Formats: sequence, structure tokens, C-alpha cells
Amino acid sequence: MPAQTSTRDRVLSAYEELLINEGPRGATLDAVTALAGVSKGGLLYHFKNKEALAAGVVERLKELAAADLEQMRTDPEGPSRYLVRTSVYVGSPLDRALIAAVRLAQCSDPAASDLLQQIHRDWFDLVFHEVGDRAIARAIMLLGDGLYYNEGLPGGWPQQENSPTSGPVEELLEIVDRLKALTPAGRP
Amino acid sequence: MPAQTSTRDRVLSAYEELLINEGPRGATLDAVTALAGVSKGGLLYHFKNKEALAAGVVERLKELAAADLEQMRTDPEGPSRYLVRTSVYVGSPLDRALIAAVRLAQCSDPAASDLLQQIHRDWFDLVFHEVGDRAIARAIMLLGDGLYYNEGLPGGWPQQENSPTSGPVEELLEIVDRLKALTPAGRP
DNA sequence: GTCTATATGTTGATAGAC
DNA sequence: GTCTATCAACATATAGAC
Repeated sequence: MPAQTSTRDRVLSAYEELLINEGPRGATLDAVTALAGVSKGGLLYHFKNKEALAAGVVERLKELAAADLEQMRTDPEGPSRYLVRTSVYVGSPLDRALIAAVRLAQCSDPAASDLLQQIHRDWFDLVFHEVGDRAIARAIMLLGDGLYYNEGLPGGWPQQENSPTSGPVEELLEIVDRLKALTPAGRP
Repeated sequence: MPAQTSTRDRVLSAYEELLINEGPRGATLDAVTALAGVSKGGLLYHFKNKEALAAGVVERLKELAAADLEQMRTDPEGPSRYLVRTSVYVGSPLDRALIAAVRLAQCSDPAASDLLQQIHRDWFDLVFHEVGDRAIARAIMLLGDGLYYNEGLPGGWPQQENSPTSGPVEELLEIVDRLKALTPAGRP
């Protein structure tokens, strides 16, 4: 694993960046070549067409998500808190790959859609196993989803710095704890 | 207000439909003309360019959202329950206009972004006024956001019919009630 | 108000030199 | 492995007939 990123990796990251910031529309081959500092021929040597580029993003996400799932499974605070904690966009490689894949899925990329659905299901399984109640688990998932889309997707519900709906994660984690505590009393 | 939809309205609806189902990429003028059953010249008579088409979607959303906000303000169950209840995508004109605008915002349409942000802020203000606690209000908003994105955006976290994370709204509304009830005890 | 025809620019992809 | 042409396909937009 060289610290020196390969051209292939640079191209892939540039494509991710453009998917995130400009959307699928702006992520043209020309734009990718410009951002990656490579010619069109150079790009197409590594990825024979645009479809292969998208497949590269999906493959990268698959690996990052697998590692993250293991983190979530073994986190000392438990999967629910881990999920919400890590649902605020910080621009990590996983964050970027996830958002890029969401963009691809929005343009009807079946591989991206399938993987995102799988990831989402994996998360739910861990949360459900922890809290024991489907509705509560669902609510916690939605909290995370809302966070991801709100603060991760430029142009979702576009947020300004001090938007009333943004704020510290801690207050949300406290809500998560209360939701978890609600579970036993959940059946009247 | 004729029940017979004008060509202009048909064009606008076709553009919305394509934004939702095919994404901004697939919402080409040709596709719009095909779906609306009008020629390119006919379309461009009503909207002189693509930017005007997008502005038309934003304008339509503005009107629908204003009417919806009034509903939310006066709903007998209160704004929070109204928000979550109506955050499940049912394909209403408002739903469609909202998702279409989200797509536009994702492709860096400033007018769409601004309006979406304003709508989101209006919702939050009502919810916050009802529950009195910023963190709880934020959690309820995120619940709604997650719902919207999950079940409204094709390709978000793509859901199958009986996905573990989908389910009846009622159970979520119960969670909302419990969140609201949490408020007084919220300060330890 | 709606149509056809056409101009102009982009985009994805190929061929072949270095 | 990377580059420079170059092309066919498609997108937006205009002009003008009906």
C-alpha cells in the first residue's frame, strides 16, 4: 500500500469528488481528467468506459463499508450510537464513497443501488439486534439517514453554518439513549 | 382554474416526472417533449430555455409548499405529527415538486436550494414552537427527513416492498409522541 | 401555439503515436 | 501508461413556416 497514490486512485477520487460536488451531470470524463490531472486517453486506459468508473466507486465503497460494519459491530458504545455518531458527514473516505454511490443510484445505477440497500440492511440488523424493537430501531435508522442526507448531500436540504436544524451530535446521541431506554416500556 | 391541464402544465409535470424517475441527467428537453406530447418548438414557446423550466418547477413548489405550511400550522394533531405523517411519499403534487426540486438542488440550482432551505426552516419553526426543545425538534425533523429521502428518493437507500426499515407510519407517530412527552423531563 | 429544420456545443469513446 | 487527434451521438437553442 503505497502512500503515493496511483493514477488509478487519483482518477477514482476525482470522479467521487465530482459526483459529490457537481452531481452526476457535472461528473463528465473531461471534468474528471482535469481534476485528476490526466488526459482522456490516460483515464480510459485505467477505466475503459464510464460504466467501469462507476463500478470502481462501488467497489471501493464495498470495501470501506465492510470495514466500517466491523467497527460498528464492535464499538463499545453500541451500534446505535455508532450509527448516529458516524452519520454526520466529516468527509471520511467512507462518507465520500457513500455519497458518491447515492448519486450514482439516483441515476439508476443498479450496482450502486444494490450495494446501498445491502449496507443499509446490515446497519439495521445491528441496531435492531441491540434495541430489540423494530419501531425504535427504525426511528434510530431514520435519524441517521436524515443526518446523512441533510449534512452530507450538498443540495439536499441545503444547510447554512448555523442552521436551526444543525447542531451538536451529543444532543442527538442523548435522544438515541432515551429511545433505547423507551424500549422496555414500549408495550403498554 | 381549468380541470383541463394546459400544455404548459403538462410540460412542467413531465419535467418533474423525469427529474424524479430519471434524474437530472435523463430529464432532457427531448425526453420532456416526448412525455408531454409536444414538440421542441412547442415546449420552448412556454419555457424559453431549460433554466426557465427549472424555475417553473421551483415556482410550483413555492405555491404548494405555502399551502402545505398552512395545513401544518392548523392540523389538529399538531405540526410534529403532521410533518412525519406527510413525510411518507405518496406521490402528491407537493411530494413530486419537492423531490424534483431536490434533484435540481443536487445539480447546483441555487433557486431550488434556497427554496428547499426556506421550506425546511419553516417546518422546523412550527415543530420547535410545538415541542419547545431544540434537540427534540431536531430529532423529529430528522425522522421526517429520513423518511422523505428513504421512501421518496428512488435510489436513495433503495427500498424493497418489505424492507426491514420500512413499515407503518403509525409506529413512527407513536415514537413522535414519546419524543414530545420526553421534553419536560429533558433537563436532568 | 405548435410544428420542422437546422445551427452549435458537449460528451463518451476510438485510434494510433510516443 | 500516457498523450493527441478525431468521430459519432446527443443536447440545447434558434429561425421561421403553418
